[in-house]
Amino acid sequence: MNELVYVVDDDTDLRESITEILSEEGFAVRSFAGAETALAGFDTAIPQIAIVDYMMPGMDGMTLIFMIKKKYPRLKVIMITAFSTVENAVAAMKGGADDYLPKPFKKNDLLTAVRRNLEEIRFEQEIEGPGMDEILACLANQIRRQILKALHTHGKMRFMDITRDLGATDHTKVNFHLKNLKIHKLISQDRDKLYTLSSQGKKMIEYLSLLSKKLQ
Amino acid sequence: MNELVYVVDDDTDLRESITEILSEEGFAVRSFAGAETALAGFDTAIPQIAIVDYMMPGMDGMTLIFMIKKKYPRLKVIMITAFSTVENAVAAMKGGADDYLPKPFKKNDLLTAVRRNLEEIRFEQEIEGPGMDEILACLANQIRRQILKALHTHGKMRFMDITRDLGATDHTKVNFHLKNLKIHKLISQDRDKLYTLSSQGKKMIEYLSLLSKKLQ
DNA sequence: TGGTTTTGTGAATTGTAATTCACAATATTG
DNA sequence: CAATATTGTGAATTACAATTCACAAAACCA
Repeated sequence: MNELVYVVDDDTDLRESITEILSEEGFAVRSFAGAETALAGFDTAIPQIAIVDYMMPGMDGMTLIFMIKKKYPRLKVIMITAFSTVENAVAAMKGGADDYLPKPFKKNDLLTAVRRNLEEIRFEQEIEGPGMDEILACLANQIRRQILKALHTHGKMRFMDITRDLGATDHTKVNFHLKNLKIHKLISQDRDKLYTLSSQGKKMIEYLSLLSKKLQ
Repeated sequence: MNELVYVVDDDTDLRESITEILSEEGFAVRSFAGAETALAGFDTAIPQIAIVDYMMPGMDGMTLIFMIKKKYPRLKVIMITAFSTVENAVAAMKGGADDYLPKPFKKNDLLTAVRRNLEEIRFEQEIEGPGMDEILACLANQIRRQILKALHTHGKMRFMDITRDLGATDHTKVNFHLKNLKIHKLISQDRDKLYTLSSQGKKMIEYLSLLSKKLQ
């Protein structure tokens, strides 16, 4: 369950040193002496982060990055290189590297870079996550928020109680939104047909309040 | 600008005592000896909270509540009564009271009740507020969230940089969403046409991250 | 039991958001 | 300067959300 990091460098000593540093910190590490074997590795396990040397015999680092990123765009690549110049760094970043570390680097520089990129991955997953769309779309509707609020204040409620509480004229309209909320698991219905907020729904209503406070 | 509280009770001493307690705490207070005069008061100023005695000569407290709530459903009513029983309390709440305070009550009981109901009002306004719809609808879209994220990580960005960052094939599509974000003031554009997160946008992105963590 | 309220479904319609397309003004660059 | 990339606009289309309508099973009640 640990984060998996690939290390791709033809320098065996450096490779082992990096592996040791990362392993110590609890990362799972697989190291490869060349781009080709690294690519082959993707068939068995896909890492969150790849640390790739710029210059390698055979396929070079930039080409490897290109191939990795094409298939796994969310994966973060840290490029390491002995011949570090501004232009080179810029080129690497343009070519798909997410970070850039000139050799030699300190243990801490490496760890910082790895952690920063892992954090970045988490962040991206969070705000891009597939569930987000639906949940937010579900909430982007006043009636549904009103339903949540009513359930929040009154606890368990029956269908028609909710309908009346909202002052809705058409019960099927309310039903539509109730169904929607149910699908997204923000509310639930027990055997007696009583509606209640789910734990997610409770959280949502807290955060809605938080949100509007933030937006003042 | 202070919160306005109505006190409706035929007992002059109690009325004055309540008025004093609330005034000390910074609330604006208007007191009425009867339901009829209280209703007349609504023509000049509408309170956030009404403290209503159960038993009064002329129109009784429950009837007053009914009439107030019919016209101002968001207004909170605290019922106070000397003849307090469970049934009575339940009936009062069913009849539209939002809170119920047996006489005699301590200064603190009163203040707590008032504050709790004010908090409730704020909460309701927050999650029903008109701006909420738009903001949430704006956020209920992956592309727009991706744009926010990109701006968050890269700071100022040009139009085509954003487009490429998202891997979008159609730049007009991105433009559409940029415009949308601009309208809702989550991003802004400076003289050099560079896009940046607005302060609201920054808050939003923090909030989104927070939200998704909580929804795990 | 028979009428009424509650709770619900599914199809048709309306309304709104999102996408695509055709086009263009404004930088930027060689 | 000419060519190209950038940054846009507005209309047409498409996709999807929301509402309304007609209908009905189940529960409730007198």
